[in-house]
Amino acid sequence: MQINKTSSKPFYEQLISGIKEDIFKGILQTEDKLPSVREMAKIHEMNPNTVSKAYKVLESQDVIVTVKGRGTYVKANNESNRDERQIQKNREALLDMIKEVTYLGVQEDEIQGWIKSYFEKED
Amino acid sequence: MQINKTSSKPFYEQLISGIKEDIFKGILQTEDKLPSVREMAKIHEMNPNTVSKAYKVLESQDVIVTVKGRGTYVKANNESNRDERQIQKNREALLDMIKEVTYLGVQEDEIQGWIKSYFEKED
Amino acid sequence: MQINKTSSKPFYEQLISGIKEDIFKGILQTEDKLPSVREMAKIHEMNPNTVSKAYKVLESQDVIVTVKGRGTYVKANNESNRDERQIQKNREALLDMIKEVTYLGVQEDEIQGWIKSYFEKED
Amino acid sequence: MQINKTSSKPFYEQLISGIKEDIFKGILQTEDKLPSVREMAKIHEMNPNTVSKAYKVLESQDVIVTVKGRGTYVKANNESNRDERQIQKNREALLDMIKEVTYLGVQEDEIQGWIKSYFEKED
DNA sequence: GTGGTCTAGACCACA
DNA sequence: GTGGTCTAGACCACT
Repeated sequence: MQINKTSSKPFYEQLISGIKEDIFKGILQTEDKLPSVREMAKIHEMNPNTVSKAYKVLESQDVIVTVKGRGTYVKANNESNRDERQIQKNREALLDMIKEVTYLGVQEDEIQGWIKSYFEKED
Repeated sequence: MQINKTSSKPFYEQLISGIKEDIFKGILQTEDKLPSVREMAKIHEMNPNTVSKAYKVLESQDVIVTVKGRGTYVKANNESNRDERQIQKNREALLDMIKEVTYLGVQEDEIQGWIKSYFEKED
Repeated sequence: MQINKTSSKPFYEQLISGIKEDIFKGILQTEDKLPSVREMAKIHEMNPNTVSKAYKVLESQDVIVTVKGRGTYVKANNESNRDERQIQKNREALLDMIKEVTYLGVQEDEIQGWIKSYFEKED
Repeated sequence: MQINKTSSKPFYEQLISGIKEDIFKGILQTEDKLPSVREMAKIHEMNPNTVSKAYKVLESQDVIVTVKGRGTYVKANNESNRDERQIQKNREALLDMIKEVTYLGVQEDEIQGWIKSYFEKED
Protein backbone atom coordinates (compact mmCIF):
# COMPACT_ATOMS: atom_id res chain seq x y z
CA MET A 1 0.00 0.00 0.00
CA GLN A 2 1.29 3.44 -0.94
CA ILE A 3 0.48 6.68 0.84
CA ASN A 4 0.74 9.69 -1.38
CA LYS A 5 2.14 12.45 0.79
CA THR A 6 1.25 15.19 -1.65
CA SER A 7 -2.26 14.08 -2.42
CA SER A 8 -5.03 16.34 -1.30
CA LYS A 9 -6.75 13.24 0.07
CA PRO A 10 -6.21 13.04 3.82
CA PHE A 11 -3.76 10.41 5.03
CA TYR A 12 -6.32 8.62 7.13
CA GLU A 13 -8.64 8.24 4.16
CA GLN A 14 -5.80 6.94 2.05
CA LEU A 15 -5.06 4.42 4.76
CA ILE A 16 -8.68 3.33 4.88
CA SER A 17 -8.96 2.71 1.17
CA GLY A 18 -5.52 1.15 1.13
CA ILE A 19 -6.53 -1.43 3.70
CA LYS A 20 -9.85 -2.09 2.00
CA GLU A 21 -7.97 -2.54 -1.24
CA ASP A 22 -5.62 -5.06 0.34
CA ILE A 23 -8.58 -6.99 1.68
CA PHE A 24 -10.30 -6.88 -1.67
CA LYS A 25 -7.20 -8.15 -3.41
CA GLY A 26 -6.71 -10.90 -0.85
CA ILE A 27 -3.43 -9.53 0.46
CA LEU A 28 -5.16 -9.30 3.79
CA GLN A 29 -7.36 -12.27 4.69
CA THR A 30 -10.05 -12.72 7.30
CA GLU A 31 -8.57 -13.05 10.77
CA ASP A 32 -5.24 -11.64 9.64
CA LYS A 33 -3.60 -9.37 12.16
CA LEU A 34 -2.96 -5.80 11.09
CA PRO A 35 0.23 -3.99 12.13
CA SER A 36 -0.18 -2.17 15.42
CA VAL A 37 -0.97 1.50 15.31
CA ARG A 38 2.63 2.36 16.13
CA GLU A 39 4.09 -0.06 13.62
CA MET A 40 1.81 1.15 10.88
CA ALA A 41 2.71 4.73 11.75
CA LYS A 42 6.41 3.89 11.46
CA ILE A 43 5.94 2.09 8.15
CA HIS A 44 4.21 5.03 6.54
CA GLU A 45 6.04 7.73 8.43
CA MET A 46 2.93 9.27 9.81
CA ASN A 47 1.53 10.29 13.13
CA PRO A 48 0.10 7.39 15.22
CA ASN A 49 -2.99 9.51 15.78
CA THR A 50 -3.65 9.41 12.08
CA VAL A 51 -3.41 5.62 11.95
CA SER A 52 -5.58 5.39 15.02
CA LYS A 53 -8.23 7.48 13.37
CA ALA A 54 -8.24 5.25 10.30
CA TYR A 55 -8.55 2.10 12.42
CA LYS A 56 -11.44 3.61 14.34
CA VAL A 57 -13.31 4.37 11.14
CA LEU A 58 -12.67 0.89 9.78
CA GLU A 59 -13.90 -0.58 13.02
CA SER A 60 -17.07 1.47 12.86
CA GLN A 61 -17.53 0.14 9.34
CA ASP A 62 -17.19 -3.44 10.58
CA VAL A 63 -14.16 -4.07 8.42
CA ILE A 64 -11.76 -4.77 11.26
CA VAL A 65 -12.06 -5.51 14.92
CA THR A 66 -9.77 -4.45 17.75
CA VAL A 67 -9.19 -6.76 20.68
CA LYS A 68 -7.84 -4.97 23.67
CA GLY A 69 -4.31 -6.02 24.48
CA ARG A 70 -4.06 -8.35 21.48
CA GLY A 71 -4.29 -6.24 18.37
CA THR A 72 -6.41 -5.51 15.35
CA TYR A 73 -7.83 -8.17 13.04
CA VAL A 74 -9.59 -8.35 9.67
CA LYS A 75 -13.22 -9.29 10.11
CA ALA A 76 -15.08 -11.91 8.10
CA ASN A 77 -15.63 -10.34 4.72
CA ASN A 78 -19.35 -9.97 4.66
CA GLU A 79 -19.78 -9.12 1.01
CA SER A 80 -23.52 -8.81 1.20
CA ASN A 81 -23.05 -6.08 3.77
CA ARG A 82 -22.43 -3.22 1.35
CA ASP A 83 -22.14 0.15 3.00
CA GLU A 84 -24.88 1.78 0.99
CA ARG A 85 -24.43 5.14 2.64
CA GLN A 86 -20.78 5.22 1.69
CA ILE A 87 -21.59 4.07 -1.83
CA GLN A 88 -24.24 6.72 -2.19
CA LYS A 89 -21.78 9.39 -1.13
CA ASN A 90 -19.23 8.21 -3.65
CA ARG A 91 -21.85 7.92 -6.35
CA GLU A 92 -22.74 11.56 -5.96
CA ALA A 93 -19.13 12.67 -6.00
CA LEU A 94 -18.62 10.56 -9.11
CA LEU A 95 -21.56 12.13 -10.89
CA ASP A 96 -20.25 15.57 -9.96
CA MET A 97 -17.03 14.64 -11.65
CA ILE A 98 -18.89 13.39 -14.70
CA LYS A 99 -20.67 16.72 -14.82
CA GLU A 100 -17.29 18.40 -14.70
CA VAL A 101 -15.67 16.50 -17.57
CA THR A 102 -18.86 16.75 -19.58
CA TYR A 103 -18.57 20.48 -19.23
CA LEU A 104 -15.00 20.21 -20.47
CA GLY A 105 -16.30 18.66 -23.67
CA VAL A 106 -16.00 14.94 -22.95
CA GLN A 107 -18.82 12.78 -24.28
CA GLU A 108 -20.53 9.86 -22.55
CA ASP A 109 -18.86 7.30 -24.84
CA GLU A 110 -15.45 8.56 -23.95
CA ILE A 111 -16.14 8.32 -20.23
CA GLN A 112 -17.52 4.81 -20.54
CA GLY A 113 -14.39 3.99 -22.51
CA TRP A 114 -12.16 5.20 -19.69
CA ILE A 115 -13.95 2.99 -17.22
CA LYS A 116 -13.95 -0.02 -19.51
CA SER A 117 -10.24 0.20 -20.14
CA TYR A 118 -9.67 0.68 -16.43
CA PHE A 119 -11.39 -2.58 -15.62
CA GLU A 120 -9.62 -4.38 -18.44
CA LYS A 121 -6.27 -3.28 -17.10
CA GLU A 122 -7.22 -4.46 -13.63
CA ASP A 123 -7.97 -7.98 -14.77
CA MET B 1 -30.43 25.70 -8.25
CA GLN B 2 -30.51 24.51 -4.67
CA ILE B 3 -27.88 25.10 -2.02
CA ASN B 4 -27.79 22.45 0.64
CA LYS B 5 -26.84 24.24 3.83
CA THR B 6 -26.17 21.02 5.70
CA SER B 7 -24.04 19.36 3.06
CA SER B 8 -20.37 18.98 3.79
CA LYS B 9 -19.73 20.37 0.33
CA PRO B 10 -18.85 24.05 0.69
CA PHE B 11 -21.42 26.59 -0.42
CA TYR B 12 -19.17 28.09 -3.03
CA GLU B 13 -18.52 24.71 -4.64
CA GLN B 14 -22.21 23.98 -4.72
CA LEU B 15 -22.71 27.33 -6.42
CA ILE B 16 -20.03 26.53 -8.97
CA SER B 17 -21.48 23.20 -9.99
CA GLY B 18 -24.98 24.63 -9.88
CA ILE B 19 -24.07 27.36 -12.33
CA LYS B 20 -22.18 24.98 -14.59
CA GLU B 21 -25.17 22.70 -14.60
CA ASP B 22 -27.48 25.57 -15.53
CA ILE B 23 -25.20 26.46 -18.40
CA PHE B 24 -24.99 22.87 -19.53
CA LYS B 25 -28.76 22.53 -19.44
CA GLY B 26 -29.20 25.75 -21.36
CA ILE B 27 -30.93 27.59 -18.54
CA LEU B 28 -28.04 30.01 -18.76
CA GLN B 29 -26.97 30.92 -22.28
CA THR B 30 -23.83 32.50 -23.62
CA GLU B 31 -23.73 36.23 -22.89
CA ASP B 32 -26.46 35.93 -20.28
CA LYS B 33 -25.96 38.05 -17.22
CA LEU B 34 -25.69 36.25 -13.93
CA PRO B 35 -27.38 37.69 -10.84
CA SER B 36 -25.13 40.25 -9.20
CA VAL B 37 -23.00 39.06 -6.33
CA ARG B 38 -25.27 40.77 -3.85
CA GLU B 39 -28.46 39.49 -5.44
CA MET B 40 -27.22 35.93 -5.61
CA ALA B 41 -26.17 36.23 -1.99
CA LYS B 42 -29.65 37.37 -1.06
CA ILE B 43 -31.32 34.59 -3.05
CA HIS B 44 -29.36 31.88 -1.31
CA GLU B 45 -29.08 33.68 2.00
CA MET B 46 -25.34 33.69 2.07
CA ASN B 47 -22.53 36.19 2.34
CA PRO B 48 -21.66 38.14 -0.83
CA ASN B 49 -18.03 37.15 -0.36
CA THR B 50 -18.97 33.51 -0.73
CA VAL B 51 -20.72 34.19 -4.02
CA SER B 52 -17.80 36.28 -5.13
CA LYS B 53 -15.45 33.40 -4.44
CA ALA B 54 -17.52 31.10 -6.61
CA TYR B 55 -17.62 33.65 -9.43
CA LYS B 56 -13.86 34.09 -9.26
CA VAL B 57 -13.25 30.37 -9.60
CA LEU B 58 -15.62 30.18 -12.54
CA GLU B 59 -13.81 33.07 -14.13
CA SER B 60 -10.44 31.39 -13.70
CA GLN B 61 -11.96 28.36 -15.41
CA ASP B 62 -13.04 30.49 -18.35
CA VAL B 63 -16.71 29.80 -17.72
CA ILE B 64 -17.79 33.36 -17.05
CA VAL B 65 -16.37 36.85 -17.46
CA THR B 66 -16.82 39.51 -14.89
CA VAL B 67 -16.50 43.17 -15.68
CA LYS B 68 -16.09 45.62 -12.86
CA GLY B 69 -18.99 47.96 -12.56
CA ARG B 70 -21.14 46.03 -14.99
CA GLY B 71 -21.64 42.50 -13.83
CA THR B 72 -20.91 38.90 -14.65
CA TYR B 73 -21.61 37.16 -17.96
CA VAL B 74 -21.61 33.62 -19.32
CA LYS B 75 -18.74 33.09 -21.69
CA ALA B 76 -18.95 31.29 -25.02
CA ASN B 77 -18.29 27.66 -24.26
CA ASN B 78 -15.46 26.94 -26.60
CA GLU B 79 -15.88 23.19 -26.71
CA SER B 80 -13.50 22.77 -29.61
CA ASN B 81 -10.80 24.12 -27.36
CA ARG B 82 -10.69 21.18 -24.94
CA ASP B 83 -8.40 21.74 -22.00
CA GLU B 84 -6.69 18.35 -22.06
CA ARG B 85 -4.73 19.10 -18.95
CA GLN B 86 -7.84 19.75 -16.96
CA ILE B 87 -9.52 16.69 -18.44
CA GLN B 88 -6.55 14.52 -17.54
CA LYS B 89 -6.71 15.70 -13.94
CA ASN B 90 -10.39 14.93 -13.69
CA ARG B 91 -9.95 11.59 -15.39
CA GLU B 92 -7.48 10.50 -12.75
CA ALA B 93 -9.69 11.63 -9.91
CA LEU B 94 -12.59 9.82 -11.54
CA LEU B 95 -10.68 6.56 -11.79
CA ASP B 96 -9.63 6.89 -8.16
CA MET B 97 -13.26 7.10 -7.26
CA ILE B 98 -14.09 4.09 -9.41
CA LYS B 99 -11.43 2.18 -7.53
CA GLU B 100 -12.99 3.32 -4.30
CA VAL B 101 -16.51 2.12 -5.06
CA THR B 102 -15.14 -1.08 -6.52
CA TYR B 103 -13.70 -1.91 -3.13
CA LEU B 104 -17.03 -1.09 -1.61
CA GLY B 105 -18.47 -3.91 -3.67
CA VAL B 106 -19.83 -2.10 -6.70
CA GLN B 107 -19.38 -3.85 -10.05
CA GLU B 108 -18.45 -2.33 -13.38
CA ASP B 109 -21.97 -2.81 -14.79
CA GLU B 110 -23.48 -0.91 -11.92
CA ILE B 111 -21.15 2.04 -12.43
CA GLN B 112 -21.79 2.11 -16.16
CA GLY B 113 -25.47 2.06 -15.27
CA TRP B 114 -25.15 5.10 -13.02
CA ILE B 115 -23.52 7.06 -15.79
CA LYS B 116 -25.96 5.93 -18.42
CA SER B 117 -28.95 6.91 -16.35
CA TYR B 118 -27.32 10.24 -15.57
CA PHE B 119 -27.05 11.05 -19.24
CA GLU B 120 -30.56 9.83 -19.94
CA LYS B 121 -31.94 12.11 -17.30
CA GLU B 122 -30.15 15.04 -18.89
CA ASP B 123 -31.99 14.63 -22.18
CA MET C 1 -11.91 52.43 -32.78
CA GLN C 2 -13.49 49.40 -31.19
CA ILE C 3 -14.61 49.11 -27.57
CA ASN C 4 -14.59 45.57 -26.28
CA LYS C 5 -17.57 45.29 -23.99
CA THR C 6 -16.43 42.05 -22.46
CA SER C 7 -12.84 43.01 -21.87
CA SER C 8 -11.72 43.28 -18.29
CA LYS C 9 -10.11 46.56 -19.26
CA PRO C 10 -12.32 49.48 -18.17
CA PHE C 11 -14.20 51.30 -20.89
CA TYR C 12 -12.58 54.63 -20.15
CA GLU C 13 -9.11 53.12 -20.48
CA GLN C 14 -10.06 51.52 -23.76
CA LEU C 15 -11.26 54.88 -24.96
CA ILE C 16 -8.03 56.55 -23.94
CA SER C 17 -5.82 54.09 -25.76
CA GLY C 18 -8.19 54.11 -28.70
CA ILE C 19 -7.87 57.85 -29.12
CA LYS C 20 -4.12 57.74 -28.64
CA GLU C 21 -3.96 55.03 -31.25
CA ASP C 22 -5.95 57.13 -33.71
CA ILE C 23 -3.62 60.05 -33.15
CA PHE C 24 -0.58 57.84 -33.58
CA LYS C 25 -1.95 56.45 -36.84
CA GLY C 26 -2.82 59.90 -38.13
CA ILE C 27 -6.54 59.27 -38.18
CA LEU C 28 -6.78 62.15 -35.77
CA GLN C 29 -4.56 65.13 -36.58
CA THR C 30 -3.45 68.07 -34.48
CA GLU C 31 -6.28 70.58 -34.07
CA ASP C 32 -8.91 68.06 -35.13
CA LYS C 33 -12.11 68.25 -33.19
CA LEU C 34 -13.14 65.18 -31.23
CA PRO C 35 -16.80 64.12 -31.04
CA SER C 36 -18.56 65.72 -28.12
CA VAL C 37 -18.91 63.70 -24.95
CA ARG C 38 -22.52 62.93 -25.78
CA GLU C 39 -21.82 62.01 -29.38
CA MET C 40 -18.95 59.76 -28.41
CA ALA C 41 -21.14 58.12 -25.79
CA LYS C 42 -23.81 57.44 -28.40
CA ILE C 43 -21.31 56.06 -30.88
CA HIS C 44 -19.96 53.53 -28.44
CA GLU C 45 -23.16 52.96 -26.52
CA MET C 46 -21.71 53.95 -23.22
CA ASN C 47 -22.47 56.31 -20.41
CA PRO C 48 -21.45 59.96 -21.04
CA ASN C 49 -19.80 59.95 -17.64
CA THR C 50 -17.42 57.30 -18.88
CA VAL C 51 -16.46 59.34 -21.95
CA SER C 52 -16.11 62.41 -19.80
CA LYS C 53 -13.69 60.60 -17.53
CA ALA C 54 -11.57 59.51 -20.49
CA TYR C 55 -11.45 63.08 -21.87
CA LYS C 56 -10.41 64.40 -18.49
CA VAL C 57 -7.56 61.96 -18.26
CA LEU C 58 -6.42 62.77 -21.80
CA GLU C 59 -6.56 66.43 -20.98
CA SER C 60 -4.45 65.93 -17.88
CA GLN C 61 -1.97 64.09 -20.09
CA ASP C 62 -1.83 67.04 -22.49
CA VAL C 63 -3.11 64.97 -25.38
CA ILE C 64 -6.27 66.96 -25.97
CA VAL C 65 -7.59 70.32 -24.89
CA THR C 66 -11.13 71.31 -24.10
CA VAL C 67 -12.36 74.80 -24.97
CA LYS C 68 -15.44 75.76 -23.08
CA GLY C 69 -18.42 76.10 -25.34
CA ARG C 70 -16.53 75.04 -28.44
CA GLY C 71 -15.45 71.45 -27.95
CA THR C 72 -12.43 69.22 -27.56
CA TYR C 73 -9.37 69.32 -29.80
CA VAL C 74 -6.26 67.27 -30.42
CA LYS C 75 -3.20 69.06 -29.12
CA ALA C 76 0.05 69.51 -31.01
CA ASN C 77 1.68 66.11 -30.93
CA ASN C 78 4.70 66.84 -28.85
CA GLU C 79 6.61 63.63 -29.48
CA SER C 80 9.54 64.61 -27.34
CA ASN C 81 7.17 64.93 -24.43
CA ARG C 82 6.97 61.23 -23.61
CA ASP C 83 4.99 60.50 -20.49
CA GLU C 84 7.78 58.68 -18.72
CA ARG C 85 5.69 57.88 -15.70
CA GLN C 86 3.08 56.17 -17.83
CA ILE C 87 5.77 54.33 -19.76
CA GLN C 88 7.42 53.19 -16.57
CA LYS C 89 4.14 51.81 -15.31
CA ASN C 90 3.55 49.89 -18.51
CA ARG C 91 7.11 48.67 -18.56
CA GLU C 92 6.67 47.09 -15.16
CA ALA C 93 3.40 45.48 -16.12
CA LEU C 94 5.05 44.18 -19.26
CA LEU C 95 7.93 42.65 -17.34
CA ASP C 96 5.45 41.04 -14.97
CA MET C 97 3.86 39.42 -17.96
CA ILE C 98 7.22 38.29 -19.26
CA LYS C 99 7.85 36.71 -15.87
CA GLU C 100 4.53 34.96 -16.20
CA VAL C 101 5.10 33.42 -19.64
CA THR C 102 8.66 32.57 -18.69
CA TYR C 103 7.24 30.61 -15.83
CA LEU C 104 4.94 28.87 -18.31
CA GLY C 105 8.00 27.66 -20.15
CA VAL C 106 8.41 30.27 -22.88
CA GLN C 107 12.00 31.26 -23.70
CA GLU C 108 13.37 34.71 -24.38
CA ASP C 109 13.79 34.01 -28.09
CA GLU C 110 10.18 33.06 -28.45
CA ILE C 111 9.00 36.25 -26.77
CA GLN C 112 11.28 38.41 -28.91
CA GLY C 113 9.86 36.55 -31.89
CA TRP C 114 6.29 37.44 -30.91
CA ILE C 115 7.19 41.09 -30.70
CA LYS C 116 9.12 41.09 -33.93
CA SER C 117 6.30 39.51 -35.87
CA TYR C 118 3.89 41.93 -34.25
CA PHE C 119 5.79 44.91 -35.57
CA GLU C 120 6.20 43.34 -38.98
CA LYS C 121 2.49 42.82 -39.27
CA GLU C 122 1.84 46.42 -38.27
CA ASP C 123 3.96 47.81 -41.09
CA MET D 1 10.29 39.18 -1.47
CA GLN D 2 8.93 42.67 -0.89
CA ILE D 3 5.29 43.67 -0.66
CA ASN D 4 4.64 47.23 -1.65
CA LYS D 5 1.81 48.41 0.55
CA THR D 6 1.21 51.52 -1.47
CA SER D 7 1.16 49.88 -4.87
CA SER D 8 -2.14 49.69 -6.69
CA LYS D 9 -1.36 46.05 -7.33
CA PRO D 10 -3.26 43.96 -4.79
CA PHE D 11 -1.25 42.32 -2.01
CA TYR D 12 -2.25 38.84 -3.04
CA GLU D 13 -1.09 39.39 -6.61
CA GLN D 14 2.21 40.74 -5.39
CA LEU D 15 2.56 37.62 -3.28
CA ILE D 16 1.78 35.41 -6.26
CA SER D 17 4.38 36.93 -8.52
CA GLY D 18 6.85 37.12 -5.66
CA ILE D 19 6.56 33.41 -5.00
CA LYS D 20 6.73 32.54 -8.68
CA GLU D 21 9.84 34.64 -8.97
CA ASP D 22 11.43 32.89 -6.01
CA ILE D 23 10.70 29.54 -7.61
CA PHE D 24 12.03 30.68 -10.94
CA LYS D 25 15.21 31.97 -9.33
CA GLY D 26 15.66 28.74 -7.41
CA ILE D 27 15.22 30.32 -4.00
CA LEU D 28 12.30 27.99 -3.64
CA GLN D 29 12.88 24.46 -4.91
CA THR D 30 10.49 21.68 -5.80
CA GLU D 31 9.07 20.04 -2.66
CA ASP D 32 10.13 22.96 -0.49
CA LYS D 33 7.65 23.96 2.16
CA LEU D 34 6.30 27.47 1.98
CA PRO D 35 5.81 29.46 5.16
CA SER D 36 2.46 28.66 6.70
CA VAL D 37 -0.39 30.98 5.92
CA ARG D 38 -0.18 32.51 9.37
CA GLU D 39 3.60 32.86 9.29
CA MET D 40 3.58 34.47 5.87
CA ALA D 41 0.86 36.79 7.07
CA LYS D 42 2.99 37.79 10.03
CA ILE D 43 6.10 38.31 7.92
CA HIS D 44 4.34 40.68 5.58
CA GLU D 45 2.01 42.12 8.18
CA MET D 46 -1.12 41.17 6.37
CA ASN D 47 -4.24 39.17 7.03
CA PRO D 48 -3.93 35.37 6.80
CA ASN D 49 -6.92 35.33 4.45
CA THR D 50 -4.99 37.41 1.97
CA VAL D 51 -2.10 34.97 1.99
CA SER D 52 -4.56 32.12 1.72
CA LYS D 53 -6.07 33.70 -1.35
CA ALA D 54 -2.67 33.91 -3.02
CA TYR D 55 -1.89 30.28 -2.15
CA LYS D 56 -5.22 29.16 -3.58
CA VAL D 57 -4.56 30.88 -6.89
CA LEU D 58 -1.10 29.37 -7.07
CA GLU D 59 -2.59 25.97 -6.38
CA SER D 60 -5.15 26.37 -9.14
CA GLN D 61 -2.25 27.23 -11.43
CA ASP D 62 -0.47 24.02 -10.47
CA VAL D 63 2.44 25.89 -8.95
CA ILE D 64 2.06 24.61 -5.41
CA VAL D 65 0.15 21.91 -3.57
CA THR D 66 -1.45 22.45 -0.26
CA VAL D 67 -2.28 19.64 2.09
CA LYS D 68 -4.67 20.30 4.91
CA GLY D 69 -3.05 19.96 8.29
CA ARG D 70 0.46 19.78 6.86
CA GLY D 71 1.24 22.84 4.86
CA THR D 72 1.98 24.10 1.38
CA TYR D 73 4.65 22.76 -0.96
CA VAL D 74 6.27 23.76 -4.24
CA LYS D 75 5.19 21.46 -7.03
CA ALA D 76 7.48 20.01 -9.67
CA ASN D 77 7.56 22.51 -12.50
CA ASN D 78 6.54 20.36 -15.39
CA GLU D 79 7.95 22.55 -18.13
CA SER D 80 7.50 19.97 -20.83
CA ASN D 81 3.79 20.16 -20.21
CA ARG D 82 3.29 23.70 -21.50
CA ASP D 83 -0.19 25.04 -21.00
CA GLU D 84 -0.67 26.51 -24.47
CA ARG D 85 -4.02 27.95 -23.58
CA GLN D 86 -2.58 29.95 -20.76
CA ILE D 87 0.37 31.02 -22.89
CA GLN D 88 -1.94 32.20 -25.64
CA LYS D 89 -3.88 34.33 -23.19
CA ASN D 90 -0.75 35.95 -21.87
CA ARG D 91 0.63 36.46 -25.33
CA GLU D 92 -2.41 38.48 -26.31
CA ALA D 93 -2.26 40.58 -23.18
CA LEU D 94 1.43 41.14 -23.79
CA LEU D 95 0.87 42.33 -27.34
CA ASP D 96 -1.87 44.66 -26.11
CA MET D 97 0.65 46.18 -23.79
CA ILE D 98 3.21 46.51 -26.55
CA LYS D 99 0.61 48.37 -28.57
CA GLU D 100 0.04 50.60 -25.59
CA VAL D 101 3.64 51.62 -25.08
CA THR D 102 4.09 52.01 -28.80
CA TYR D 103 1.47 54.73 -28.78
CA LEU D 104 3.28 56.29 -25.87
CA GLY D 105 6.24 56.73 -28.17
CA VAL D 106 8.35 53.68 -27.38
CA GLN D 107 10.08 52.00 -30.32
CA GLU D 108 10.51 48.30 -30.99
CA ASP D 109 14.25 48.42 -30.20
CA GLU D 110 13.59 49.90 -26.81
CA ILE D 111 11.09 47.20 -25.92
CA GLN D 112 13.42 44.45 -27.08
CA GLY D 113 16.06 46.13 -24.93
CA TRP D 114 13.88 46.01 -21.84
CA ILE D 115 13.32 42.32 -22.27
CA LYS D 116 16.94 41.59 -23.00
CA SER D 117 18.15 43.40 -19.93
CA TYR D 118 15.50 41.64 -17.85
CA PHE D 119 16.84 38.26 -18.87
CA GLU D 120 20.43 39.37 -18.39
CA LYS D 121 19.67 40.44 -14.87
CA GLU D 122 18.17 37.03 -14.17
CA ASP D 123 21.41 35.24 -14.97
C1' DG E 1 0.16 23.15 14.69
C1' DT E 2 -1.70 23.17 9.57
C1' DG E 3 -5.23 25.02 5.84
C1' DG E 4 -10.50 25.71 4.56
C1' DT E 5 -14.87 27.93 4.95
C1' DC E 6 -17.85 31.47 6.18
C1' DT E 7 -19.51 35.90 8.05
C1' DA E 8 -19.63 40.91 8.75
C1' DG E 9 -18.23 45.04 7.55
C1' DA E 10 -15.14 48.65 5.52
C1' DC E 11 -13.25 51.06 1.53
C1' DC E 12 -12.26 51.56 -3.43
C1' DA E 13 -12.81 51.64 -8.68
C1' DC E 14 -15.93 51.55 -12.52
C1' DA E 15 -20.54 52.58 -15.17
C1' DG F 1 -25.64 50.14 -9.05
C1' DT F 2 -21.60 46.71 -10.18
C1' DG F 3 -17.32 43.74 -8.58
C1' DG F 4 -12.51 43.78 -5.97
C1' DT F 5 -9.66 43.95 -1.99
C1' DC F 6 -8.73 43.64 2.70
C1' DT F 7 -9.44 42.93 7.70
C1' DA F 8 -10.99 40.60 11.90
C1' DG F 9 -12.65 36.90 13.89
C1' DA F 10 -15.23 32.45 14.31
C1' DC F 11 -15.49 27.47 13.61
C1' DC F 12 -14.02 23.11 11.49
C1' DA F 13 -11.06 19.17 9.61
C1' DC F 14 -6.61 17.10 9.48
C1' DT F 15 -1.74 15.91 11.53
